[in-house]
Amino acid sequence: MGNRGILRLSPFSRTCIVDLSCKSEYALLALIELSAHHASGEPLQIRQISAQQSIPDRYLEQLLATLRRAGLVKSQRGARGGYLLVREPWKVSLYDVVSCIEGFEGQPDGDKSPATSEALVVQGVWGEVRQAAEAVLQRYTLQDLLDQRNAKQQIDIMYYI
Amino acid sequence: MGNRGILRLSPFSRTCIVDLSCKSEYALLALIELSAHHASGEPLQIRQISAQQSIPDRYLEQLLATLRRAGLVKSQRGARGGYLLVREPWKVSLYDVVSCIEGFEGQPDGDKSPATSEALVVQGVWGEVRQAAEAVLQRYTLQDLLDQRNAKQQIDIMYYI
DNA sequence: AGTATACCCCGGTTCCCCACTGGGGTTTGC
DNA sequence: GCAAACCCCAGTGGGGAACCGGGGTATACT
Repeated sequence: MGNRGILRLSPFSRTCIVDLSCKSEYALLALIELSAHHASGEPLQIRQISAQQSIPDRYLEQLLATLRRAGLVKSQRGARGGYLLVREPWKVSLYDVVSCIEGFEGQPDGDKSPATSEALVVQGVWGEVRQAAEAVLQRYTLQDLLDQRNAKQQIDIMYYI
Repeated sequence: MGNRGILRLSPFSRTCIVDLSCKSEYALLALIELSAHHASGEPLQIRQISAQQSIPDRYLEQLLATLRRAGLVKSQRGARGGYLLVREPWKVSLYDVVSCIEGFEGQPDGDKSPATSEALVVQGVWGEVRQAAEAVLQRYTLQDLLDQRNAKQQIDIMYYI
């Protein structure tokens, strides 16, 4: 999350091994907002999301453009425009979102000298690490996050009473 | 892995979500070499490891210093010096190695404005992602990598015949 | 005692990418 | 015609990754 002389939103965003980038976090936050708004059928605007989630609006614009190009959201230009989810929240896995935002690196370089057998072993294990991480992301959808968000807010309301 | 106009050692080193950094890969490769050498009780030198695994020796020196300070390896200075594992290979998990190399980020910032409930939900899920990845790393030791390396070399020998 | 070896420490470089920010064009609704 | 709101492109500053270099110190050997 943002490290540039501003308060971090997440104390966990930079820990060992598996980092949650600002991009991914902002994208998930934005999509939770879009999920909450999905039933209304009305577009949600960048400035609404950025205000609600403390995300820089111009940066969010870039992230939403990426999501739009990947078909996860669609946009409505012009006055009263904004963004909407393309699919229902329960049909969008976190893996869909994060892999879209983080992107894929290029294919193996054909002219590369062969790796040592140790390097192949390390890569094999790292493949398992990646698969384990991706399995968790594939298990959850935006709906799950929305449900957890709603449950948490319910508890907050009860504590407030 | 090294990206600077040189051939990458690993085509998988920069894929989405869970990246294997050069640091971690080099450290694991070096420790596999130290594991293979462990039974001899003799130190292994930086230039031997760097030659075998195509790792820049000055960079490897830094990584080994980190490992030494963390107590995973010990060094012998002077002529015929080098590095040795402190513990047996089957007692060193990959998690030990990678968390040492990648390090921990600082503690939560006390004066941070509280995160939104959505942010807390996202962080919760990412915690599960991290735990899943770390569980895989905790499951394997250097001995496992060495065994896989040996098995692979055995197959390569058979194919060569 | 001298010398070579090999680790130890500190500092530096280059490049890339992250996390933004800005300007202006185009579409849409009123 | 105008304001709202998305669209596209470019740019910036800082930090860190992936290195490299110089010189000090401990150790083994002759």
